[in-house]
Amino acid sequence: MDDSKIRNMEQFARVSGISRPTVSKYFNDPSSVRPKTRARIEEALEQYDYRPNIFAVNQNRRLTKNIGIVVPYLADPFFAEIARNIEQRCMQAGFWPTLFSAHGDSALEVEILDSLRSLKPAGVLLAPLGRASDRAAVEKFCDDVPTVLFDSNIEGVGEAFVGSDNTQFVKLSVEYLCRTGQPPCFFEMPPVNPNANKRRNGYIQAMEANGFDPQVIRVAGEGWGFEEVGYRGGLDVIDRGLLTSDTVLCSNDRLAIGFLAACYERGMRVGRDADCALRVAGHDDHPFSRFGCPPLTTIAQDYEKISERSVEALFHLIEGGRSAGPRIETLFEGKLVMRASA
Amino acid sequence: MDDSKIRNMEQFARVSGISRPTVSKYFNDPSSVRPKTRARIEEALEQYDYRPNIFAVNQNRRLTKNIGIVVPYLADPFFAEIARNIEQRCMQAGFWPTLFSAHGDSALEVEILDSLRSLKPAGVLLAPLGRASDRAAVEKFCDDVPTVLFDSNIEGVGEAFVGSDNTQFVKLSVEYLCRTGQPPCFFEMPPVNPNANKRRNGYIQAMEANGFDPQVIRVAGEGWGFEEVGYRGGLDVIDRGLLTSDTVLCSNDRLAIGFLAACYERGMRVGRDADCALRVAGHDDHPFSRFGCPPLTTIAQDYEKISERSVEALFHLIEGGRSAGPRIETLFEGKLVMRASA
DNA sequence: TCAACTTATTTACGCGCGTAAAGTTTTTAT
DNA sequence: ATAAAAACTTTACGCGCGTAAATAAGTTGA
Repeated sequence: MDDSKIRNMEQFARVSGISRPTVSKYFNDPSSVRPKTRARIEEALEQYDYRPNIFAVNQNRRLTKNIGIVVPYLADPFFAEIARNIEQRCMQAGFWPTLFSAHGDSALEVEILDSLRSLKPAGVLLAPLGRASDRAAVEKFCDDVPTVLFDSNIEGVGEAFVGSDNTQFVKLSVEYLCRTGQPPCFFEMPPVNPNANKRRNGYIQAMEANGFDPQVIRVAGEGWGFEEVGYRGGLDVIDRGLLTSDTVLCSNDRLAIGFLAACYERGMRVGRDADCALRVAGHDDHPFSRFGCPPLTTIAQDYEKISERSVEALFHLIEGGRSAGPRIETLFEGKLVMRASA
Repeated sequence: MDDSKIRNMEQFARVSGISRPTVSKYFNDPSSVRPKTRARIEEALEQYDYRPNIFAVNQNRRLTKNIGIVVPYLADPFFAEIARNIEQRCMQAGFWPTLFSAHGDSALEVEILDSLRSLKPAGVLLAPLGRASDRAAVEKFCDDVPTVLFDSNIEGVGEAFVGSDNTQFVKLSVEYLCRTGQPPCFFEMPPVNPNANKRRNGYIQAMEANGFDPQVIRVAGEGWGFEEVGYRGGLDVIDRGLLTSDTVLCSNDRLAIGFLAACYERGMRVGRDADCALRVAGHDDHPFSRFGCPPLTTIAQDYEKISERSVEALFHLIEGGRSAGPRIETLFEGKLVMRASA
């Protein structure tokens, strides 16, 4: 290992006995050089462990190998998980993913998109804040940079969207709950994104389709501290006797976890058993839902498929040079996960 | 806004009426040019909105303005929160933070450090995996790049360490629990890092100091799915009657949340009330601990101070050119957060 | 074996900016 | 007002690599 001497591609080309342009070609695509040549380079690579200067590379390429991943709120393990998944897929494909979180702040989201621009990314995977997003800014960004939206849709923005079929989610949960007990009321907060709206509307549809009267309970609350909102709102509706059913379907699991905490505090036992006062269900199959008290019945998002499809869509976009035709929306169905809470 | 014309600093310098070297100087430090000059540049900046090419800048600077932030497991909201905190402080100071997660995998941790090296970062804030970390690799990295360790210490590695005084944490919790009921047994899993060891040892010390017999219950389990370990281990120790006290002090909150789920499943009511079978407490004041059933009594880490001090230490290191003297370890004390669980 | 390809080499330029040196202008201090 | 100091301009080079064009060498197939 005579390393620490090689300072640039010039020197590395010399010690490997190959010309610099060919070495450069190799690093852009190892399979683009003759096997014999490739072997010589890789041999030298083991001896000297040289790596091209990433800044020089990125400066000269018209398109970098960077991929931006933007999520609205990283302290939500759902996004952490899906980001991890996406990250790994990008790395495997030889890209350089960089993760950003808007931390629930739309100004920061815009800032991130601005920074991202100067990274000249080959593409971006963006889960927008949703309602709070600066639509114009996001739209303009998507015009400049190949972008796939995921999780939360913005109509017409980005080259593709990958997410869940929220209407189906709620249909599934409503039907299950109606089949097994009292028809549920729907517990929500002011919607942060279109998903929340689709869930509420889906609830209303599904209830009517089953011949029941929909009951939407909206509690006050802002931001991304959903558990807190669910907890406070839960206490409030319980204390004021606002629950119109003994079955509560929450818009999402985080809200449900907060609601469960409220139930616990008020001594209302939750579950399917005879001695239980309430049934509670949510949507998403959040990483922590399994450890709720009781474990939360929910509709599971397909993390794997969403991340897989998002990355696929982006790669397709990158290769296809953007002319990949019309905007495609891919929605995955959820699966019922029956646990003790409902 | 005649933007979209300016393609480099040369052109921007021309339209602003200032020479390029001076403009360059401005971007490196706006206060390094005469106020009048600065005003002219900033005036042009508003009209043309030009930004220096980040790759060209980083290529030519010996030290970039990049800062790497590495955490062991981003799906843990504790790390998500502290990363957010650190990120913002770095940005405010004009640096370019990039967040990485080892996702509990030591091979990935090493990979990250390797990638980080080629980013030529001005400094790195590293929360190591702990016991699983490749000590040699981390040590070598710290030799090359100014690094501040946080959360989990590796003796002698890095220029500084910032974390919590885990011994004090446990002393606090043990004393509280002893004062208010039965002395606790200690519920832990195989330690992933030195913090876990310090907590167990701290527990033993504190119990002995109070004249009680320490009882450590270690359950099997690996990886960073602590809730799962706590849940399974909890079921196991409950079913086998291994609990030596009606008060269970968990090594950390995530473990405790899993344990609470096990208690719930076994119908053991947790809390301080007369009808409760168990008291349970944890450490960290994890973001979700407030929403446990019951809400978890715990010792709160000082997120703010840890991130503040870590960043301070790193900046001091960056400015001081590394010769900042001996390795400093800063430990912050925790505060008792009394909730319903104990 | 020899032409027709394919792949590698040589040479050269450019990317956008940091930075040094020498000369010029402006500011500060006495 | 004047000398000294500070800030700016001009000129020029280098960073490490992508990439193009012309040329040379190697490979393939009939």
